[in-house]
Amino acid sequence: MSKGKIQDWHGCPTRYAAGILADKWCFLILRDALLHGKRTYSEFLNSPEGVSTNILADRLAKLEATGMLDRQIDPRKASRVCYFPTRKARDILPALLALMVWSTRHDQFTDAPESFAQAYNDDPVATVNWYEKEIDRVDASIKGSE
Amino acid sequence: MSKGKIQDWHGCPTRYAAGILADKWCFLILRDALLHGKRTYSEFLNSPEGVSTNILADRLAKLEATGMLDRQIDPRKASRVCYFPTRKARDILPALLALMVWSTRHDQFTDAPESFAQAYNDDPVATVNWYEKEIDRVDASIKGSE
DNA sequence: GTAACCACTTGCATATTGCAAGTAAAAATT
DNA sequence: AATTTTTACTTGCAATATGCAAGTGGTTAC
Repeated sequence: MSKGKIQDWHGCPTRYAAGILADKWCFLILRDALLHGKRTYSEFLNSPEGVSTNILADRLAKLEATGMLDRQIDPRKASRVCYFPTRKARDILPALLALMVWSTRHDQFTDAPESFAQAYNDDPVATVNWYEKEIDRVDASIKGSE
Repeated sequence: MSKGKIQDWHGCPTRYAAGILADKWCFLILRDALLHGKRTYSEFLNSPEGVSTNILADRLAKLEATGMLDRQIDPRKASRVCYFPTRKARDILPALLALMVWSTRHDQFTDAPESFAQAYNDDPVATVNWYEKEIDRVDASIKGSE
């Protein structure tokens, strides 16, 4: 179980988003789940930012409690756990991609190619759909072999 | 001066955004500056979330250091300080509004009217421009009377 | 049957936060 | 001119959260 209380800031839309997303580790876990196809505890743990094990467990529990991740035993291997991004989590893709466009503009050392921002600005819906399909593919490849 | 180190996570665009935005108080200060026309220390302090004075001072310093806010003595009253949102801060408006749309969809107790999400989805550029003009008006009304 | 894998939990030192009180400069009031 | 008020902070300290290292308990591979 999670140590700290879950931020439950309803009402104001910015505050509600802040309650769920304005945490460094939650933010990066969602990046890994939505953009990099990560699903298991050890995949999240191996991200280059180096989260520690207790914090990762805490944040996964929080993201599950706020309805962003769906925790399930891996059907292929019962000692493994998968955290699938929910519809609610997928729905932040437009905002997440918009933030990434912002970063490519304002971080002079950004890794993102110029083409990324251009593609998103040209057709944001198509870009979101591309990521959604990637998520579908990853999830199907896990759940399919039930 | 700020106690903690400034997060300086360049490279990955999500991580860069997280380094600046993934903090509850920074997030809410930017909301107040970009959406509610707040500029002074005491205006930010009086937000309903109730930030404490030392944290507010720390976050204002961080947002200044990361180029999000421009600290200036109020030309109308030298005992007062104004924090103006920079171009870099204004540029997160599309992402911020997209997050708010997400909140109106997923927070069942949201304060935002249905029309907000609809207006943003119909014409995001026009919505961003509307907020930009509001910011211009506030800043001009302070700087104009120099 | 044993070793390795995987998802955590626990204990403890350190860092951050929140609260209350205090300070210092400028502005308004008397 | 002296005093009070406004404004933007700073300081000290208790409570909370984080980060690290080590440990635990099922599952799976060999």
